[in-house]
Order: sequence, then structure tokens, then C-alpha cells
Amino acid sequence: MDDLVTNSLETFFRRIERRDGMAPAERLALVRSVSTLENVRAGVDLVKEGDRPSRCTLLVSGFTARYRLVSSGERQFAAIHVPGDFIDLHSFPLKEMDHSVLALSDCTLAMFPHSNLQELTESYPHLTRLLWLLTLLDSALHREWIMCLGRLSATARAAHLFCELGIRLAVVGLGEPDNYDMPLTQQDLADALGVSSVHANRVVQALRSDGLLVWQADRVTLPDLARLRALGEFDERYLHLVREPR
Amino acid sequence: MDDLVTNSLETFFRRIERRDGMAPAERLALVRSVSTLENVRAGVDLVKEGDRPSRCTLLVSGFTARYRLVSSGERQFAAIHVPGDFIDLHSFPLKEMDHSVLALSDCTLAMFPHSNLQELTESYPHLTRLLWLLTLLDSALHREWIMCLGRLSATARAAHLFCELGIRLAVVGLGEPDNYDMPLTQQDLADALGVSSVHANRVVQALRSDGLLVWQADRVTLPDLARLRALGEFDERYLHLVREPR
DNA sequence: CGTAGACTTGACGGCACTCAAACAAGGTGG
DNA sequence: CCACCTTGTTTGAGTGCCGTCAAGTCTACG
Repeated sequence: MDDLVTNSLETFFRRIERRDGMAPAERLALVRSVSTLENVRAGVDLVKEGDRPSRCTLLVSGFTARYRLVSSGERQFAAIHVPGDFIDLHSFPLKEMDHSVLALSDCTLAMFPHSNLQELTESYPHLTRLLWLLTLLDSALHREWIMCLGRLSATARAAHLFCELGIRLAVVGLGEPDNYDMPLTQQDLADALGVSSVHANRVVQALRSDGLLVWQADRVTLPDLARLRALGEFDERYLHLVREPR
Repeated sequence: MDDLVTNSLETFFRRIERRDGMAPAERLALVRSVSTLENVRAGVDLVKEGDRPSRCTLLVSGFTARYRLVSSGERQFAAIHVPGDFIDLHSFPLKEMDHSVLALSDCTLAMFPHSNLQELTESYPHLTRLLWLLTLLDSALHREWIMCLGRLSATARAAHLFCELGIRLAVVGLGEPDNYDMPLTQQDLADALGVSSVHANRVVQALRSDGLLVWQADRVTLPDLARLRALGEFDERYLHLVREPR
């Protein structure tokens, strides 16, 4: 069992190791904190607004999105998760969910009961700071999205998103910054960018005809990353990809 | 000295106590972690993107905003801070700032050296979780702003912001949800809403003529809170104002 | 071969933008 | 005490990004 879990946490460990070293004992403590591995189908809500989860969920494979609905029925994503991301680590201190999380594709999940995390935080101060750090990375992503939503055009926001996903997937070993698999629909893209699906389509076509994006059959290729980054005002500083003591 | 600091942290303690109890020893440890109190003038950048602060800053009095600039020179706020808020607690695990913080008014600040926080996290697990919680509340605010920016009109976003500030100020004892002091300019409001200052002005006038907002001489009054909340789709769940063990 | 889901296109309308100018109020110095 | 300056607010006219509505195309799959 431990071996299976260790393999499942590989992307998660890569994500942490890009920011700080981890002692073998800490690594083992994390593996031991997993209660179960689970599979869910695309389209399922993993947690819902108002839920009080008794465990935190790590995304092992697949894509998910945090979202909220507004009264008109429109959906807005607050984040897209890739393998190695916790989708609701904040539910541990926060208790109640203030948003929902949707599986954008079929997913595999690793479950960490809150009681196990509680023990971790009592015994492993450095590991606690690392978990804290992970939630702060989410926060940094949110701030970046706020800047994009507030001050960039929909096309620039799309450029930014494609840059971000490439880097984040490359960090966990699932592709290159300019070439990766991504199972989102254009409707999903629209919900991330805060535009209608019609306009999301026009944005995609604009990027395509500018030679900045190839996107077909769930495969994304970015032929001119430099120009795409300039268009989306993308600077990876906010991803905090620096390994140092935390 | 301890007494002066204790008074300065009053709003901070109120903010925490709305979410969980704190032991006297924890309270004292926090007071002892403050190195200095400082004053700054409106318009000063308290920290800048790229900084590596050696201390965290708690806002004792005044208003500040987290912001980023885009290439066009426009500014986007990611959050507005009120007394009792940490303005850069995330710099402790994150190390490098990915955005700047601006004093919107004259401010008083309490400084917590990282080394003192490091000791706290080694000795006080519950207190560590509370600090973690505070950064997660920021995260929840960010998600709410994302929903507003992505899916609400500028007028609705303004309504939402006035509701949010009222509740947050009331929590720390600085006014009522429908009646409080706020020293922002219309340009500041524009930077929070992600619109031009011209349009921010038009939004304010729309709210005024609808009988939803009185705002003059730094005083905000909200004559019809129910209607304002409906317009801004405001639901305070995301503020997590529930006292329970964390 | 029929259906469902995703993607694409066109026409038209409105929210929010830019540019430009005028107005108000507080502070400072002569 | 007034002229002047600075900062903040207000107004108008013209423009454009993005919205809605509606239809049509493509692809996978049973």
C-alpha cells in the first residue's frame, strides 16, 4: 500500500521539492497520512459550497476547477488544478467550503483525513509550514487571476492561462511549457477567463491565426512562447519556483 | 511596552476571536513577537514586488491595498486591508513578494520579525494554524473578488465591495455594516473594481441616485443594505465568521 | 445513419473605455 | 486675504470589446 501511495504522490513531491527540501521522515509521514485512493468521472462535483469535509483531497491525475455560480447561472472558475495540487487543503483550517470543486476530466484522488493532518501539524512544524506554503501558492495564483481579470483583455488573459498551465504541468513532469495535454473544453476556458463561450471561441481563433496557439484533441502547443508571454504579461515570479528553506 | 502593543493588537485579536478562541499564553506570545510599532504616510509603498521582507506587518490603523501594475500603467488591487489585517503574513513562508502594498491613508503598523514567527511555529501548533487560517481568509477574499471581476457588472462589484468593507470593519469594532469611515478615493475604488476612474465615478453616481449609497467626507452610509446586498450578490459565508476549533 | 456535444459564424446591442475639459475644495505663499 | 496649485470629482462625445441570440458545422459514437 505504501508503495502505491508513494507513486501516486510523485507529482506532489515534485511540486514541493521545487520550493524546499523535505526530510525522508516528512515524506513518509505524508505517505502514511493518506487513507484511500479514489477515482471519479468527469463532471462530478468533488466538494460543494457549504460542505464541511472531514478530509483533504490531493489530485493525483486529471484536472479540476474551483468555481462559484452567480445568480444568472454563469460559472466562474477561481483556479484550475493539475496533478500534484491539493484541491481543498484550506478546508483543514477553514472547515467550511465557500466554493465548489468540479472534475474537468476523469480524476484519481488521494485522501488525507483531517485527523491525520492534525497530527502532522502537532509533530512536524516544518512540514506544517510546507502545507501552509502550498495554500499560499494558491493565493498567489488567485492574485494573478485578479490582475488578469481586472486589467487584461480576454485574449491576453487566455495567453496568460496557457503560459501558466504549461509551466505548472512541466514542474510536475507532465509536459513542456510549450507543449502539453489539457482536456478542457472552450466552455471551461470561458469560465476561467470570465467571458461567454462565444467570445472564448473568438479568442482562441485569434490566438490561432496569430500563430500563438495550436490546440486540438486535448493537446496544446505554443509555437511562439516569447510572444505569447508578452501578450499575456506573463512573469512566472508569482509561481515561486525557488528552492529555499521555508 | 507590552501594554502599548496589546492595545495596538486589539483589532487583530477581535478578528481572530470571531473564528476561534485563543489561550492567554498564545495571546502573550503574539504580543511578545512584536518588535516595533511604526507610522507611515498615505501614498507610501510598505512593501514592493520582489522584496524579501525580514518581518511581517500588521495593520494597526489605517487602510492599505495590495496591488500590481500592468504594462499600460494601470493598477489593480487584489485586496484592501483594514485594521487588524496582516498585510504580508504570506511573506513568512513565501519569502519573496509577488506584489506591492500601498498605504491608502496614514497608517500605524506592528512589526513581527520572521525569526519570532519561526519560534512561534516551532512551539505553538494551534497558534500556527490560526496564522495559517488568517492567510486562508485572504485567499477566500481573493476568490470572491475573482467571481465579482469575472461575472458581475462594475456597479454590482461596487455594491459587493461596500458590503464587504462594512462587515469587515464591524468585526474589528470600527463602525457598523451600513455606516463606516473609509478614506478611499474614487481612483482607489476604480483600481479595486478593475475599471477606469471615469467609470468608477459613474458607478458611484448610479448607486447614489438609486438610494443605495451615501459617501462624502470619508464617511460611507448604506441606506438600504438588503437591496445593496442583492445587487452585489453578497453572501458573507466567504468571510468565515464562525467561531469554532481550528 | 442519427444523435449529442462541442465548436463556429453572423448580426446587433450595451457596458465600459478613451480623450478632453470643467468644476470643487483644501493648502500654500505672497 | 487672495492668487495659485494640487488633488479629486464630474460631465460629454465618440469608440470598441464583449454580450446575447440564433443558426449552422463538425466529430464521435452507438
